[in-house]
Amino acid sequence: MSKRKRLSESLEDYLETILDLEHQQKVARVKDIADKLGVLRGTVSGTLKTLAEKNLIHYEPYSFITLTSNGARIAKEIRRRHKVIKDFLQNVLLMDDDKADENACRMEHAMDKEAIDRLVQFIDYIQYCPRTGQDWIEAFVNYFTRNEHQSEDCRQCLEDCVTRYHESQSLASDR
Amino acid sequence: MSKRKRLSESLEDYLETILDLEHQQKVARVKDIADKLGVLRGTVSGTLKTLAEKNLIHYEPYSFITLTSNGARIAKEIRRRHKVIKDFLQNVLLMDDDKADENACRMEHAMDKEAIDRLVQFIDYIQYCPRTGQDWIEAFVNYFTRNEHQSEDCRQCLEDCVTRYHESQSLASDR
DNA sequence: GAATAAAGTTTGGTATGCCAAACTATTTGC
DNA sequence: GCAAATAGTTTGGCATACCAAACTTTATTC
Repeated sequence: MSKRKRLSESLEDYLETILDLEHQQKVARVKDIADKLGVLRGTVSGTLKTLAEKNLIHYEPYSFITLTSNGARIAKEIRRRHKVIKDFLQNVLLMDDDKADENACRMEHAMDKEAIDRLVQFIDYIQYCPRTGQDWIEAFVNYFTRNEHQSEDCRQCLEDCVTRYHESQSLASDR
Repeated sequence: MSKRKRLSESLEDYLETILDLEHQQKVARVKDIADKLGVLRGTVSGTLKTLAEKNLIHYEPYSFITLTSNGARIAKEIRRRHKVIKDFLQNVLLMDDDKADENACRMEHAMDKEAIDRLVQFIDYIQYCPRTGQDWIEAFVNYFTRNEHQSEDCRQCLEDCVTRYHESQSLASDR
């Protein structure tokens, strides 16, 4: 059905931006796309023709711009990648919001579906596994802010982890 | 000192390839670079001039090619990124060697130093923290190959983890 | 040490993706 | 409703990064 050929990073960015604008304000305009992507309006006009030729957007000169179903499918996949990567960088690696977003913007074009799917599962695993969970992630900050590490803290941390697990198990069996 | 401007992905790939060839066979030749990068020799000749202008390689027509100290510094940083990312994809996310390498080849140009540094620390943290470690990573495979999950397994897994921790602590205090 | 092969270079061409600026269409504000 | 402002388009040009093919230099082999 849809063309196999991988899109360039640039075209992927255009699709992602158009999807954003559709949701934000119902319709994507050349000026808004240009502003979001930091390029001139003339550049956008040219690129929109390319996207229309590839049947990724509906576009007539001076008309509003909307994604085709195929364009929307791709745009949503890129957006999903962006979200997954940013979530990992921000909430697991504990990077700043801005830095996480900048890196995600580039990484979203570099990681394939398999890598993203595996990353999703890994983030789930951290949350789900009784040995890790949110408090384990939060303790990561201790690891890279301090140089030395207290083994007494580790003993306590592990004990708390076990306690919480037993509590959650008895809660589950109460129902 | 060295130019601030970020290199293109292509130029980064050339530097990385030249570093590889220097180690593999002492000297990088146009043909070898072309073969490794999958481009024609003519393309390589042109790009080498660009790299020489940027003082990243030593290059005279028909001569052998070597990295300058600045070129080597950059090439090693790219190689480091590649290794870190591949290690994460292969040994934490448990992807195939080939798939991990393909993704790492692209991601190495997308992640900045801060993201890589944080990823290194995170991988260390997994290995170092008594709640995780190698067996925890290995158990991840159970998470994405099965659909359902046995909570009895989790109880046992957590117990084993605690036992191992106490063993390692008493070993440490024996010394 | 010439003929041949292999490696390296050069030139002209293509595609992408951008800018600058002239131009056209549409929207707005009076 | 018309002038001015805004939005959109078109054209020509630039930089990157590649290929194809003619060409030159270096290496190999007899």
